[in-house]
Amino acid sequence: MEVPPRRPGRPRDEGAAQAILTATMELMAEVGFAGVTVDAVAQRAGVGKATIYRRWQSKERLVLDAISASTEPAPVPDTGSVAGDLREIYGRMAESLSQPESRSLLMAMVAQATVDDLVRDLLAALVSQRKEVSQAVLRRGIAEGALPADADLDLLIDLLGGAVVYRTCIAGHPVDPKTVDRIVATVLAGAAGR
Amino acid sequence: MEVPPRRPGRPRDEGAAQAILTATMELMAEVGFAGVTVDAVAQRAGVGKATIYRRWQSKERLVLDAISASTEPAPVPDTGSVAGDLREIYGRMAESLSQPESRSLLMAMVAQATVDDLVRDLLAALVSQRKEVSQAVLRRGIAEGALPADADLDLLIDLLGGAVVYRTCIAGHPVDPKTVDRIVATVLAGAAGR
Amino acid sequence: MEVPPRRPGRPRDEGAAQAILTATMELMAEVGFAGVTVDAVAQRAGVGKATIYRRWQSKERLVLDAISASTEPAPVPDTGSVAGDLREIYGRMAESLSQPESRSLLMAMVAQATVDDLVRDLLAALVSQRKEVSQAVLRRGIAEGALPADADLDLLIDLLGGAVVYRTCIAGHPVDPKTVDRIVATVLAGAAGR
Amino acid sequence: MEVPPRRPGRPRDEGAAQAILTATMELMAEVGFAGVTVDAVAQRAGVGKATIYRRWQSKERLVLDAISASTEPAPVPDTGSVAGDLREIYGRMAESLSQPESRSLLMAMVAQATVDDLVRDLLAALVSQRKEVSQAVLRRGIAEGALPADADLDLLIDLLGGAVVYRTCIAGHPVDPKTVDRIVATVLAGAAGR
DNA sequence: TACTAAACGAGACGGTACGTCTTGTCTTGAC
DNA sequence: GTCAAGACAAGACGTACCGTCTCGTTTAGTA
Repeated sequence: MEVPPRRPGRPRDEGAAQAILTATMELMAEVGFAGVTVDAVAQRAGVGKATIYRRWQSKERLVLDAISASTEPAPVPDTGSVAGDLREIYGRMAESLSQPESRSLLMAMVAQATVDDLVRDLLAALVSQRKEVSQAVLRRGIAEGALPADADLDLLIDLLGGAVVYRTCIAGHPVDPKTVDRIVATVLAGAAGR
Repeated sequence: MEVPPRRPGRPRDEGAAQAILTATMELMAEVGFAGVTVDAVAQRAGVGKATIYRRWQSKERLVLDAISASTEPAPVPDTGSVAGDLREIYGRMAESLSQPESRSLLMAMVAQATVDDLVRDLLAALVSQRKEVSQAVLRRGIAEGALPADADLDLLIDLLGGAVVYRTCIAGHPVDPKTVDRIVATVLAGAAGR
Repeated sequence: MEVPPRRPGRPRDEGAAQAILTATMELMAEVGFAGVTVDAVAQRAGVGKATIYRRWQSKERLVLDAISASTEPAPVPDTGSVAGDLREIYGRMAESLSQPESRSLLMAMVAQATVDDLVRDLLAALVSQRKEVSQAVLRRGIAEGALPADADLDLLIDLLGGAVVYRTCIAGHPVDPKTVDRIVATVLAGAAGR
Repeated sequence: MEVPPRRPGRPRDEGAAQAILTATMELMAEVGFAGVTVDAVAQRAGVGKATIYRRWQSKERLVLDAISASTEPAPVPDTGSVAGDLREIYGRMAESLSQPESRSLLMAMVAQATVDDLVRDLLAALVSQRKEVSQAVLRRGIAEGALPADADLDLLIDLLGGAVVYRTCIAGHPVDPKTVDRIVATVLAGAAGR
């Protein structure tokens, strides 16, 4: 029998939280990650600063929360083949990272994750969704005989995601569909051939 | 006939530049990337702020310069086999990224690179050194017949580096020598099998 | 046929009003006039802020009300002589103002009175009590022939009260009984000799 | 040989201090004592907030300093008689206190003086100027035989100043020249008659 | 030996954002 | 309709940092 933990006093306005997150994302798009200001967020959301700080410890937390709140989960693909499904998943990932804003957001989060454990958890949660989808696809591949039964799924996923991230964000080259093809093909070959 | 571009006036104190870079790296280790303050750097280096800004346009540039100045080039390995050489290169990389500070630095640079082109160039330069070494190793592998002649070396390098970075920084798992083994083996198998 | 003006709803808790006034005076003594906070008063009185604002328009009004509520009227002296009675009245006044808190309160009220007419009225009410007592004493002096019939009583009272206030609060010197003596003697001489 | 204790670093801009004080007084006149804002002062003075806080500990100190800086010393009167001189001095004082702003300022200072010793000192300094002038006048009166040699000058001054302050600020009545006449006459009579 | 020009340590400057605090109002469910 | 609790909009507070600017001093090369 779940007891609703009703606290006394006026309850927090959920609309305010939503307005704050929306205003944050808008500002992020307009002036960039570093240009976001708590005062500006408050003004645009029509909210006092205290209302923001009552919910988030700092500007960073707010921004990160806004990001995760505005990230919708990726769909599970079904193209009929393991390679096709993976191309779908990581092609979408590459496309997303081709936008400077998405790239900037991901990288800022990764940077902050090295310092802030909560950010790390948030990042892990964001990533794990893709991971699970990929795992499902790869397991299907094992079931279909396209991959050996003892394939190290986590390793394959890190190779796929890593190649896209590394090429896009660190090497600084775009990842077009053709490149995704080659990445997927090479990784699947590596999984099979070992 | 090289004309020494000797300007009039007191020459810049090279010791100051060194002290500034050292102080910057020390502070970076102590308080992290975002916690570094120009005033603190100046004080620790026993230097006026103007002396810093005379040499670097901004705090970011200073920090990046300090990083690149304190990064020594990796040696070219020669273990007798392609797999062994790659294990050497990327084992070293994994080891470096296992330290939170190195991880934090790399990620902060990547984050900034999405905004600042010069940072992107610096990052590319830091990365390209490992890339060249890896290319040399892989070409040797082609020559020895361990790899097909038409192997896409850049792709293989992105797979190797990406797997290490992704697992360490994004997935948040450590990469031990055994994992490096598996990464290298899978990538080489993928290169051979396609 | 008195109709009891019983309003609907829960009646106001008179204990709350008293608790608020008490808490206000306590805080005033602890952190001074400017340091008093509505939230602190509410917390100490165990009362919601709305309960305060339902009774007083603003923090200032509350504080002033608390002051006037805690000020008991001075007794009318009767020592047998005009000078003795005046020494009694203004000796008491000097004693009160020798306490920093009383001084602070009076001065804060005076300062606020220049801005807020209601404060001015309250202050006037507080002062007028002493004024009336003094007038009675001085009139008795006229009746006894100790003072000329055309003495300007208001002027004499302002001289007496002013000397005490000025010396205590502005000049910053204490006013001991001996000084009160001299003040009273000089003013009475002035009244007689003119 | 006085050695100027020149500190290293850029010296403080005296013009800035002056601009800050001027802006403070202007704002005080426009929006009143409580309405003065540090940001507004900074903006009007064309100055950063840090420049203000480098010189004054708090808003209160700034305001008080601005007041004392904008208070010019009163001239020494010479009308030929003690009574005339005193009428001059305290008529001027009454005139000043007839302005609500001056009254408010003085009272605010007095209120703060009960808490802050530095304000007390400042207030004492402001008051002592008039005191010295009054003393000179009264001593001249003794020399001329208009006052007894053993007159308590400090007491007389407190009576004079006190009457003006009390009537103006506490009783809340204006003090016109005629009233000043009566105050002076009564005090002088008191001094003579005792 | 002077003079000139630039770099130096120190620190003040204008500006801007931060996170905290307070005020007076509003909104819950309980009484 | 009041109560305690506490969220709300507004906005001032005092701090921190950035990148620039002045000081008076120091260090070189030039006259």
